[in-house]
Amino acid sequence: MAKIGGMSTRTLVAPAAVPPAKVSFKAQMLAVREDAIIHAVNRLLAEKGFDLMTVDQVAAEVGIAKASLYKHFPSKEDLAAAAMVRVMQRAQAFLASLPADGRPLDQLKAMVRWMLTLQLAGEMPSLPHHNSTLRTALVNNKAYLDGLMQVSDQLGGWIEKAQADGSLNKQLPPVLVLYTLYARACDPVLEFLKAGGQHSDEEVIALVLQTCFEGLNSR
Amino acid sequence: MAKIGGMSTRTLVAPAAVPPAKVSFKAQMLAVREDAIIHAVNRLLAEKGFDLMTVDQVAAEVGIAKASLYKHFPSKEDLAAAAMVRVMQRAQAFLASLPADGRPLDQLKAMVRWMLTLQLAGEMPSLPHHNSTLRTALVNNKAYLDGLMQVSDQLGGWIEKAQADGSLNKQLPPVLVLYTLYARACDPVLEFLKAGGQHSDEEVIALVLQTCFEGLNSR
DNA sequence: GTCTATAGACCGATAGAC
DNA sequence: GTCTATCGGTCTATAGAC
Repeated sequence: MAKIGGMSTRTLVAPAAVPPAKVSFKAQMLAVREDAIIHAVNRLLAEKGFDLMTVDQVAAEVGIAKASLYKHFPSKEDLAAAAMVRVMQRAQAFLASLPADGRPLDQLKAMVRWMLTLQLAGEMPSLPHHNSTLRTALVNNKAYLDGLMQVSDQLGGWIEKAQADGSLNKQLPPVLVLYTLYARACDPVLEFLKAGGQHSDEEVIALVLQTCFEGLNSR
Repeated sequence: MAKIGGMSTRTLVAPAAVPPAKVSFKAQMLAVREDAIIHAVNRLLAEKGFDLMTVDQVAAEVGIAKASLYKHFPSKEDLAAAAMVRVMQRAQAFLASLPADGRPLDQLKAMVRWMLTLQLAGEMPSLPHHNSTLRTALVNNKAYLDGLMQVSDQLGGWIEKAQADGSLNKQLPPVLVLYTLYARACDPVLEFLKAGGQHSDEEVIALVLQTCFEGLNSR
């Protein structure tokens, strides 16, 4: 929330004649550091998950003192929430970058491919679905919920269009399709397949994409 | 391994004329309590996962002192491992109960259905895939590995047969199919769909089974 | 000289172990 | 029922910018 305020201030000030150079410098320092913190949290969250990630590890990875972390974020939950918000922003940016005239099914596939790529890159935060404190923190985080909602609306629209044009199975409830796509973001198959060492990242993604949309049966 | 020995012993003794009553009684007491412990661990593991499950909760659920737990299992990891071994035994028992003359694809579907049912019943232990201590405990547990291996062999055989008879996509690496089936055991789609309250358990299972084998695309 | 941010010690609670 | 380790969170003394 403070982040959003700071960003919009800088955005508004930038095009002007740069009168208050001093305040902007300090703010930039803070923003850069917050960026580094969120990046570290994102990575650790993807590597070890929320429970096994310690605040000390975050501080060590960023290279700052733990107390300095608490100048930016009031709790471990807020750290994780900030990382989730960042991921949502990246997702929204990716969706916005897709050609608007693409076939709905292709848009959905592109989104799943993006999630799989993120996961293989070790940048998909894994939220152990059992954690009350983190869950409540996320539920109370407007920025996260708004992002999730917007992404879901976008995907939901494509799902309905794809069912209408006959490329997606009309029998399936749209919400089932949505959940099934989201589930690819934490699909353990990726990790297993990668550990096997028999396939390149690109092959792994192609295989999982295929099983997701085509299923296991032969056609 | 000790557990398997114990079970087979009891199984063998039961139909006989019960000659050694005394030693069997004490052993039965221990076995019954161990059974209750494993059942509680299994349930808690499914409900909260390994990290959020505390040994005190296990003791409370069983209704015994925490110290008594450590008479049976040397550590929290061993508790979880015992529960996993039990699940593998149940899986093996289920596989053995399937008609031997079924179509390979039907056998695979039956197994997935069993895993989905177990998960919906809150009896599928969820192993947060990020946990080194639990991972090493399982890797070093022969009973677990043996069970996992035997189940995988069984499923692997059916996969190859199903690909040979044309019911499963021949293009997919068998190991991808195996992992994809295993992944249904911890599929978050089940939980989401159930939380939506729009579908009965049986419908949820049918839907997930369909997306797994038929995919999302229309045919 | 003042003021902020940092580093690192420190505290309290929790949970595993015995 | 006690002991100890770990971890989230806080406090204080210091260094450096202005």
